[in-house]
Amino acid sequence: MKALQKRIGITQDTLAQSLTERFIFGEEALDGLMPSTRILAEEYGVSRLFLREVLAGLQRQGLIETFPGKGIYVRKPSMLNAARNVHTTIRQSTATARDLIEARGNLEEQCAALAAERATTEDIAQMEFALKALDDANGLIPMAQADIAFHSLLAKSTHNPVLQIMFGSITTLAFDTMLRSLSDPEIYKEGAPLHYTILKAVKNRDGLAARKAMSKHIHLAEDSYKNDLDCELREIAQRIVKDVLQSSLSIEEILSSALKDYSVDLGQS
Amino acid sequence: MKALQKRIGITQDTLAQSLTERFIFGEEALDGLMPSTRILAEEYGVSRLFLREVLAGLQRQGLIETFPGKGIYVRKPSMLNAARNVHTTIRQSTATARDLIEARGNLEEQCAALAAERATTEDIAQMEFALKALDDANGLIPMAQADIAFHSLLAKSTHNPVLQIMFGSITTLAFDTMLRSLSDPEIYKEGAPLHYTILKAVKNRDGLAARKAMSKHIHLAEDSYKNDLDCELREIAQRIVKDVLQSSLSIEEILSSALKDYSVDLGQS
DNA sequence: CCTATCTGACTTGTCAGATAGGTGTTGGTG
DNA sequence: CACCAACACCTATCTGACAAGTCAGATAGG
Repeated sequence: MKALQKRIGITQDTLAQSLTERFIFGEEALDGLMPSTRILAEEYGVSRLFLREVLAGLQRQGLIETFPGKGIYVRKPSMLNAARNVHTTIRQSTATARDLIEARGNLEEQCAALAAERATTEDIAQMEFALKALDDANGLIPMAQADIAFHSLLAKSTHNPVLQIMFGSITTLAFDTMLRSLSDPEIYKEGAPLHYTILKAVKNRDGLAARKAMSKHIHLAEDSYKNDLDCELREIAQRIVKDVLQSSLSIEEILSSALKDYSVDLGQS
Repeated sequence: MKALQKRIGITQDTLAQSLTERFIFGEEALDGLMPSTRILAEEYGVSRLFLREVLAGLQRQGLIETFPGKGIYVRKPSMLNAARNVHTTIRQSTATARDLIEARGNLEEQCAALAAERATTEDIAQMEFALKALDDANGLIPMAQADIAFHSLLAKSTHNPVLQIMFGSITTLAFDTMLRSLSDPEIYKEGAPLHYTILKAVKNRDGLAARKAMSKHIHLAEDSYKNDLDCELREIAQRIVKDVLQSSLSIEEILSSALKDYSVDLGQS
């Protein structure tokens, strides 16, 4: 009987929502440490196991982090968390490389234009650093890491969190396409100088030039795809995992370390 | 000892990834029914509880759905799932209404332009239906439902899954702003005809006109915000929940039912 | 008095076993 | 043939327990 009342009254979703509202958005999130599972379970009148499953959901969402022996901590927002679901949904859909490039092109053009208006000197210095690293990089993965870092820094330079998060949500997939573009030396030689054109336009506060250079850059990547342009992203993602990185590292980890190395904190500013 | 082996060998994340790769993307997802928890737990050499927590994570991610007495079913991709994490991340950030409108404007302009190129007669019929419903609607919520449906149908008409999912990922927040815009009768009277201007441009296959009309429409919404333009979205979201819907229904449910009513299946086409 | 160590009270992580309640099938009865 | 009851599955959840990590404070030794 008791169990029935609970199931009707408190579902996992409602509890998750309640906890989120309270500790993620509410005021009790300030110190970042949540009460222990025993206390929370008693407070909401559910068993510790039930609560644990809800917490597992929040953890998978990237909202909290648990440490054995210490407690449950509220996690700072990260756009890679936002990315995960979008990435999965896109991979489940019938989206092709063409679809991705089309969407990404428009978004990045806007980012470039706005970055030209708003980039700080520090933003520009970071982008210069990333481009230098891209020139010096050896190997496909370090190159792709520097490349994605530059584009992410451009998004960061808009100082618009929504744009940053939207860009972040397709970063993983964009990374896949970069691994592919960079593996073609001819395409790379043609596309690399455009990075500097973009940066120069940003320095000159010339939004239109930045937008145009970005447009050219993206559509160059489009050309490199050739026949695979209408290949579904799910296939490309699978192929990348098999061919490029036989390593134990996942795409997500490689990306995450790149963004950390180049100190891109999307969604935090 | 056994427990130790498990903890080292299989973490929740690796198991989640393995299950996703197998049942969401793999071939075993075809029928959509997963093996029972007992079988899966035995297969991976973990306890049922451990498996359940992983499944709770996948369920919260919207990848699976469990039915007591029936089993675990793979869920079709829905862009509202993709939306949840993005929505949460944006609400955690310092994003303001201005940031959202800026990002949304650019995205929707692209959608309008592409819809003009690609909308089918069925797409157009659906949009007409939504606009008619918007005219006839009584009350704030039905109006906002018809409004968001029209914009979603426009995104659907691009026939680009990536754009659809990107638009979907900010739908929840866009819905909040609509609830606000529609509550101002003056703004509504000025903005409503623009819907028809957009649709007309789509019918005429005039991408540029569609883009311009959408731009005007979005920036009109911008004006309606006035002082709240630099108000953080987290505050707006909280206010909406308190003021507009004291009801037990959540924003997510209202949105979801609207998209179902107007048969918007983003990310499925 | 200071420091190093150890104990105990926390924490999360995990498990086995039991019960409740839903769903669909199967076989027997009218 | 139709109906219905028993049964075999399923998920959902709880109880109670134990392992293992962490940290603060007490305690013993220098």
